[in-house]
Amino acid sequence: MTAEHAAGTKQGRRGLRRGSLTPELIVAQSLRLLDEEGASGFSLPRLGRALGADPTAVYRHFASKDDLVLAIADQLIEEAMDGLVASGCWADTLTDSTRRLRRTYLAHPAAATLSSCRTTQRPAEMRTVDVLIGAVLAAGFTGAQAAVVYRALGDFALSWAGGEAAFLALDDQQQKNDRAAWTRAYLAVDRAEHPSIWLLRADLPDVRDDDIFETILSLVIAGLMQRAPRPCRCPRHGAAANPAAS
Amino acid sequence: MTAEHAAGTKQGRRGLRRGSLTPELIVAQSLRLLDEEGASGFSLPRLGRALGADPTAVYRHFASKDDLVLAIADQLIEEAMDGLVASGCWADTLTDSTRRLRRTYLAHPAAATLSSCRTTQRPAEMRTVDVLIGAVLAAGFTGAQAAVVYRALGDFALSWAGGEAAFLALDDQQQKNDRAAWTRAYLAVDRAEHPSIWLLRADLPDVRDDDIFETILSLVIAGLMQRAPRPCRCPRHGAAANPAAS
DNA sequence: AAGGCATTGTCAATGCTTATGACCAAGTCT
DNA sequence: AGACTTGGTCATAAGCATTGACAATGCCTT
Repeated sequence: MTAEHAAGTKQGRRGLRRGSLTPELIVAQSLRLLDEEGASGFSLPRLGRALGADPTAVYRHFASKDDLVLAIADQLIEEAMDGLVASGCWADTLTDSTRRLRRTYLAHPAAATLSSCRTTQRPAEMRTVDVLIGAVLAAGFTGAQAAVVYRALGDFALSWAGGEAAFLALDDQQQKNDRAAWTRAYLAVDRAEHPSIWLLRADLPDVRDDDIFETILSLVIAGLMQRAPRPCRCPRHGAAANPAAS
Repeated sequence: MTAEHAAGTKQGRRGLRRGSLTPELIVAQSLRLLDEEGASGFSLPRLGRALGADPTAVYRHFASKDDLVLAIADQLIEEAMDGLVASGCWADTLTDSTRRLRRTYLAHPAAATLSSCRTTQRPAEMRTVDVLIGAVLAAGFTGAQAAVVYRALGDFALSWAGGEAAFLALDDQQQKNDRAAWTRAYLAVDRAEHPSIWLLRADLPDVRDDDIFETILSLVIAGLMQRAPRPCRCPRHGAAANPAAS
């Protein structure tokens, strides 16, 4: 009834059975560990122990910690972009995929921080890239200009989501400190020295992360809409000039 | 310049003289170490040795490694925004400060990676925030909306520059791999499976980082210009509708 | 000028990390 | 059946962040 009977039958003498550990299991447990303990609690010994195995067991399946991180990165993209398809409106496609990436990254901040600047070059990533480029082409960009615009949009999504995730992956203490800055430090600012901050001192603490994201996203899409050779004609964007923020 | 002769004269017996280490010196040497060895080569023991001191000497001036990181972050902002003043055109002010931050972060990628998501709440940061908010107010935004727009622009600059820096801070090997993806993997893509990538396969490898940045920056500014209650009237932006890319 | 004392550099040690090589049991292939 | 491979464990190395004890140094008071 103790530890070993769960794994199997009699071989209680030494740890795990033979086929107990698989790459998929290890990646899944890594995500769980990262979500619960944060990046600082994610070490290979702890991961091994969390799997009920030896602290060094993971090295049998991944050559190094970095190797494991790449597998985790791929898993995140898979999770974010599962079922993504191009919409009829290219602006919706771009908006949707950016929101998807952000949602997944915010759900796994520590894991996202480890992987946001890595390129995995695996199926999930390729599929996403193809959809994004498709949207850029649908907007009427071509050739070298289309390539630059795609990179700009893709890197924007990655760096923004990565940045937000990096903040959420900080210690609770550091996070509290930083958030408090918007109230404590800026609220008490000197009017003569920082007049502009002073004007907004009451508004700054109430800004919500979701609103910040939707604002920058809409700015990017609006800029794109304006420069696109073939603007979107769908109901929502067709005539719209200025629905302002939110 | 490291060891004992710089410090002075005879006391060779035991390490350094009394006033040898100052926070400024330590931060400067940290930057040098980060630039030359990368983030993985930046440890407090190494830093102490690089200063010609005991591996634990730094703890006399900074409570923890995190404390030191915050000081480094502040130094970077200082360096980036030194001499920044609001221009007559708010769009120029926003463009200029974003470019400044990026330039400094790219010059110190490893240091930037450590500090891009931290808030230091120190003079240099406050001054920058005040200038940025000033530009947003000049654009005609007010109250809560101005606060959101400022946060969107500020976080955009930080996360973008941080993202580019994070990539440059990777091992040379990992960096080569990732860059090669744009040629090797995408050039050989299957036409039927990823038709959009296939169309741009020849253009993707030639995209330059500077162009990507200027593209996303101009998209953001263009979107802002369109939504701003008080668009910029300066010569460059006044009538301009669509100067296209670059 | 002599004494007190906080500062700051050094030393020794703890408990954590990534990672390697030796060992050994359990399946697998011939 | 016997040899080989695979995968889990053990022992161990080297490096890191951090702490506490110790000692020299230079300032500040008297």
